[in-house]
Amino acid sequence: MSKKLDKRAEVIDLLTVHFLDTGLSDTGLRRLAEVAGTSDRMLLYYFENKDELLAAVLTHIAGGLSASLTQLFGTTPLSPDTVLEKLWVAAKSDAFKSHLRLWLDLAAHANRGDPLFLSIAQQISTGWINWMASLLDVPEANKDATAALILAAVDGQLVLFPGEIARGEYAILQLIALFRGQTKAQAQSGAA
Amino acid sequence: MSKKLDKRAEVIDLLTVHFLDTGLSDTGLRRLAEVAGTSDRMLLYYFENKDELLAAVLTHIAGGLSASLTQLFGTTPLSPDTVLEKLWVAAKSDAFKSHLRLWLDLAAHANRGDPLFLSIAQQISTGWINWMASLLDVPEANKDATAALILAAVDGQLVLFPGEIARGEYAILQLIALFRGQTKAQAQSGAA
DNA sequence: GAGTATTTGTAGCAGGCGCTACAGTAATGC
DNA sequence: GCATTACTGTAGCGCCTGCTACAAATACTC
Repeated sequence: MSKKLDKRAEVIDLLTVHFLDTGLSDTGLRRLAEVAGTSDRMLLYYFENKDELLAAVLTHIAGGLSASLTQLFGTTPLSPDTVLEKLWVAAKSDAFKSHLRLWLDLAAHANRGDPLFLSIAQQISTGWINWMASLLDVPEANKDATAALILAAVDGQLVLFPGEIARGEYAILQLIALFRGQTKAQAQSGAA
Repeated sequence: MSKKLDKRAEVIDLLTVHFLDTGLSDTGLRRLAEVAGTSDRMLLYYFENKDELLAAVLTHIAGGLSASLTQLFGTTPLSPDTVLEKLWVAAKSDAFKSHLRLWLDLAAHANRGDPLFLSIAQQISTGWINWMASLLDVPEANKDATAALILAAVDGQLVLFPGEIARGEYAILQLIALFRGQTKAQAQSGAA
């Protein structure tokens, strides 16, 4: 029984790489088996069916992502413009870009109604918003909204500039400027 | 020869509805034929192959969208907060939501590298940015960036809240507030 | 009305899909 | 050593995919 679970975990690791590389297309059982160095027959031995396999790999990826995000940003509160600036630098990196592309795939599937992907996508989204909200140094009432705005702005670039997210840079800079302008205005009204 | 073209146009119209309803899944030739009231054999008579069919329908949809956008917004320049407010109201409507969901589908396919969808998605994106940039009453240097920011913010809600875009409302309101704050600050510095 | 060009139906190919039945091997407990 | 359990290969099911060969029907030209 333990060999099965070990193999299962190993397969999940191997498929994690593959999913980040190629997204949610190219997920035929025979293809996944090839990538994982096994057979389709075995995949359906380790996992109950294809859906369970997908769910396992995707939640594993989500876990890894939130871990690396926490590592990257720490836990001390930051201003919105700083968070966005840092997030944008990350978003342009290859490792992160893979996650974003996969997330977009997921959102697209979820949006077309697939219940499996819907629940996973929602789970990841709320996790991400909560994480960012807790990181933001803004009034409690604005935390969720600011977090959602920052995340949406970055994700939106992916939709707007398929395959070359970096081209959305000017929009991100614009939002950073808006955040800074707001901070300044608040400081002035506070000083008055 | 003319009957063929007529039929082709009719098929495009029928499939437009279907694509807006169901996105880019459910696009098997036999299924599309059923929706269009014909046979798969005939679809491949009207269109060279499936790719050409998809391209034809998608560009037709894109054309219709930009027409209805122009109708909705007119051509007189508007401030960013007004544009975003109006766009958001539209985005929540059913008709528009269908377009957004389809666009998300398209972006996801494009992001995974499919050349067909990539070129169509890019074409639609730049068209949309250009249209909005020309509509914005902001300094020339900021037009594209502001347009991209507004569009990304709305699209981002679709990614962030799959299936229930309206839940991103607070983030949109936040951005509207930022735009208004900026306008006020500019007015003040202009008055000084 | 004969002859040509356009339009359509029938049937099927080669390949992929998720999944399973069955049989065999290998390891484990007693 | 024997029995039970865990593991894995082979083969194939039924269904779907985009697409095509072939032939029949229909429309159009002269």
